[in-house]
Amino acid sequence: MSASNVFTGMAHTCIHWFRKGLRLHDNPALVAALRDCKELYPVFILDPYLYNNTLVGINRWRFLIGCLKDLDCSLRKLNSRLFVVRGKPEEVFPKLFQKWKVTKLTYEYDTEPYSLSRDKTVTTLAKEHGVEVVYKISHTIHDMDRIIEENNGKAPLTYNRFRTILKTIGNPKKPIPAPAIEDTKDVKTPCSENHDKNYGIPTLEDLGHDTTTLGEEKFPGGEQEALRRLDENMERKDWVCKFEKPQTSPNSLSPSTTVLSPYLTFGCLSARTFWWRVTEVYQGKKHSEPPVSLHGQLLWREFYYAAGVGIPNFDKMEGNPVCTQVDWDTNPEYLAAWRELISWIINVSWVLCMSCKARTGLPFIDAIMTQLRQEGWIHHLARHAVACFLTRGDLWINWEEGQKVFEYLLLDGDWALNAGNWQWLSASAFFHQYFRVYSPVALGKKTDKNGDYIKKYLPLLKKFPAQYIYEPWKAPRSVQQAAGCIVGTDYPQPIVQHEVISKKNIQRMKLAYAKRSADSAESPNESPSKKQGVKRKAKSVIDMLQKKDKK
DNA sequence: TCTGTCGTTGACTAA
DNA sequence: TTTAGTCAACGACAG
Repeated sequence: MSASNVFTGMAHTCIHWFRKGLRLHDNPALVAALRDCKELYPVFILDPYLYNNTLVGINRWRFLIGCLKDLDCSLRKLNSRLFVVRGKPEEVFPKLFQKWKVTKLTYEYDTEPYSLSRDKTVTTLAKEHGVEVVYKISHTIHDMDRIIEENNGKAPLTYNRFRTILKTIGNPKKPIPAPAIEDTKDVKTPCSENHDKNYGIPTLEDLGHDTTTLGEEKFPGGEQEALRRLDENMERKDWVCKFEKPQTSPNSLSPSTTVLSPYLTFGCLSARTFWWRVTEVYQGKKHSEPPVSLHGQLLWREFYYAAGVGIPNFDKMEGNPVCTQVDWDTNPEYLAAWRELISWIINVSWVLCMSCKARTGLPFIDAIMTQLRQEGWIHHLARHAVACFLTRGDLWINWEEGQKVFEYLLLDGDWALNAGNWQWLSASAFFHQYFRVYSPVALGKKTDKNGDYIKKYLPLLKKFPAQYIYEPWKAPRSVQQAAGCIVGTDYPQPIVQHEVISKKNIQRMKLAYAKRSADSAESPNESPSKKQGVKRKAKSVIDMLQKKDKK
């Protein structure tokens, strides 16, 4: 290791590879990079596998660019710069290793399947080039591999089980401070005059985006903004102590939660820093507890990360052992209506279409999808509403389709959380009470009787009286005329009758579950302890249903 | 092996 | 306005 360098007076030429973890605070891999370092190259790679216009929507691009600009700004204060490189990491690194005579590579550990295989390839390449590799865990609060090990090699499938495992692991580590200028006084970052041309941060236009229709930037990316938002939220001590997620509103006009999630996703904010700041606020005070508290929210993130590590094909239905196999419909029209609504363009003027793209004919759902598209963030319960609606509740479309849309549009689109929550909401895994269905009408009314949220995001409905705002098709013709919006012409009829279709879908879920039990009886669990014992006659689906009916 | 309890956030109705 | 019961009945976990 670096011992030889110490004795010979040699110091490292090091690349710190930023991927997530776009911050200086609580960044142990960056600190490791600065140890025995004479030259530091902070690098971000625009990997086309992760960052392309099919996967990443314009708002998420804008957020990323904000993060990179902020990072470059912070690095300048340490007399360094960020190097943005385009290309596949396995092609980029060998060139950089040679060009800069690199001896050490540091990065933050990333547990996503693509990241693991990418990092394995890059590590092999590094070794071939005589480059030492150092990585540190700091994207999650805990070590996911350790959690799975403590749970006998499997991901915990319930939150309680997950918390039990955490008790054996103990408190999270304390975050470490950002490197200061003293830490980099012997470190140089060689920059040419052409730095911005060769390694600059791209603009949205560079990436081929039309920015003329871009909305206000409500949540600018970057570590400084993340820390500012954290401070701002932690100042509300009473609110922090009383925070209970289910009590927050999905349809308030300004967010009822912290909106720190995008900053956690990109690693502008360290989850450990967040955790310990909340702990400080709790000190000596009565406070809410997981799963509903702010700590609880951070633990949900860890829960899904562990699931993403321990469960194969976690982002798919097929080949995913915890996911109930459901005979979802293929219905491009329904999907388009939920997502953005191509089929309604014919009937509606372009101006109206531009201002309100989603068109299921259910204002609460359409308003949420409009907010998602415009702002890149929606409240967790709003996600529940539209996710349940797309899948088991109403449209009976595979959750993987929703997963793709969320990944594209959400600033906090996070692989493990996205996959896990879609399975939860579709009652495919983790949550199994499929007969509990959200009403696209009733849910929103609980916290917004007047429908102000709907009026904000679907202005063409703004003149409807509160009585009909959630169900405009029920309004008498005269009311529709007075509101200047005729249902079926200006705004669509609901694409489904929720009361009818949701009951039908519950029965379809019941069948999927029965088939699941029958299948697991046919091919019992893989675990050796369960393989032993008397073989039982496999039950058919029909047997299962008959048994259930008799009850 | 079986059984009881529990599960971040349902909707609806009646009191 | 808030709370409890009903609807129908799931899987994971712990004992």
